[in-house]
Amino acid sequence: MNSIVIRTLPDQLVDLVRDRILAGLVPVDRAIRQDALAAELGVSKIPLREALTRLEQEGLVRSQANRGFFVRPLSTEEAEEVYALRLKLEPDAAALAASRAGEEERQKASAALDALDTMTKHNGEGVGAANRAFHLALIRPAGRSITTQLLERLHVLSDRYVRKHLEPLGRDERANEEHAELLQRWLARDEDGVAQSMHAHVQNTLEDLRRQLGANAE
Amino acid sequence: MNSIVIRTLPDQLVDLVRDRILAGLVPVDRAIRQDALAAELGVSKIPLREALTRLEQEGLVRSQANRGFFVRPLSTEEAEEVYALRLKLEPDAAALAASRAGEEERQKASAALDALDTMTKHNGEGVGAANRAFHLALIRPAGRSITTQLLERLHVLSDRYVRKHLEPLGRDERANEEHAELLQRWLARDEDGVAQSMHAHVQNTLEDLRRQLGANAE
DNA sequence: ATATTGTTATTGGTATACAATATGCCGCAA
DNA sequence: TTGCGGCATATTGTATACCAATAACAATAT
Repeated sequence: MNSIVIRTLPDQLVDLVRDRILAGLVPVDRAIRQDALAAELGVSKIPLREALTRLEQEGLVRSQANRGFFVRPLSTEEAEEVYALRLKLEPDAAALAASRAGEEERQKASAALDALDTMTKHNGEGVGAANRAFHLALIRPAGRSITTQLLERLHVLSDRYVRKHLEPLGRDERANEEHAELLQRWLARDEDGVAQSMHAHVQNTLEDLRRQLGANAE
Repeated sequence: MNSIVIRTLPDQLVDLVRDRILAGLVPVDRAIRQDALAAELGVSKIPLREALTRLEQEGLVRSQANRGFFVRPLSTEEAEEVYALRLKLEPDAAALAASRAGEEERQKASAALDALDTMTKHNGEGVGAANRAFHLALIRPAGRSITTQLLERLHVLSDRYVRKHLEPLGRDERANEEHAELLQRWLARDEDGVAQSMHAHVQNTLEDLRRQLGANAE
């Protein structure tokens, strides 16, 4: 039903450039060369600038006047803040969504976990995106647009840390189990259980991350 | 120290257009005419579109492909969501900021309340902005940039509801007292007290709002 | 009255140009 | 050699002109 969405050029560019940044393909210390990137992508620099502006709002890049857009560096403080916010918001949002989800949304959530599982098995490129899609499918049915948009951004920011520090370690069996339990309780509309599982899941990921950040520290 | 900030054109336009929207000067059902507004403000439409894109991220306008940018309508659901998010985030953020604030930041917070008080007495145009500035002064010293940015947006959204439904009622003595108590505890670095006062303050405002929304309802 | 067609207005996007600023290089002096 | 000032260049930010696609609207026909 939502298949006839009109995607404007900046819309597509946001996704494209975001993926590149998340994949670590854009150097962090150098400014993004607008003309060059626009030419490479076959667009002019105006829609590209619009896309970069949106990515700035998402917290992935930072603009300095007359110097351009820079990919924001990763930092332990940012990681801590992102996860602190998720811990505060995501459990309740998912619990509310569980109680409100309609049949179609429940099927979408199940499908999202399936997609994530196969992605994980084949260890493809889109694990991060699939993970985000799964989490969002658990949140969106709450019908809280601001909260959903915010958590979407927080997941994008989280993704960078997970990819950099956790994914290289290989398949994470515990996360899979947590996802399965999460979905099961969500489908059972067990609100307290969902909130609890979600909190534990985010907390566990954060602790994994802390271990790696600690290990990789100077 | 931060006096040499370069404000690019979109930066200024964001503030300008935001103020107009908050003041209710932009009709909600009609698309914002870009060429006309750009001409009126003496700029071209490129920086204006960039500003509108940012306001879309702030949740003040919504863009529909090929139709343009529309001011988002107010709704009780949005108001409830905004205040629910503030209740979850603002008390802890302010408490943390109270413990971390340096001398300069403490003076800024006091000055912000003074400014708000005189604004309120003279019933000028900038009460909303002063109120936002005061709240932000209590939050920013926490040093959590994402949280700060988020609460900044939530305050902008809150402002529309307060202006529309609460300010017309005249001076709000209770809010003044709450602000004073809030600052006093904040300066005393009484973290629990700050969190408590902030929660009560936001909750009270929400309840005032609910009463008005209920009264104004169909 | 409703549907259809044609006209107009507006947006989304491109190309191009230009001023302001930043960057990097070169030569010069200590 | 090292550090500094100044010039040349590159890049961003913005304006202008223009075009295609779409939406809104008016006029017409059924």
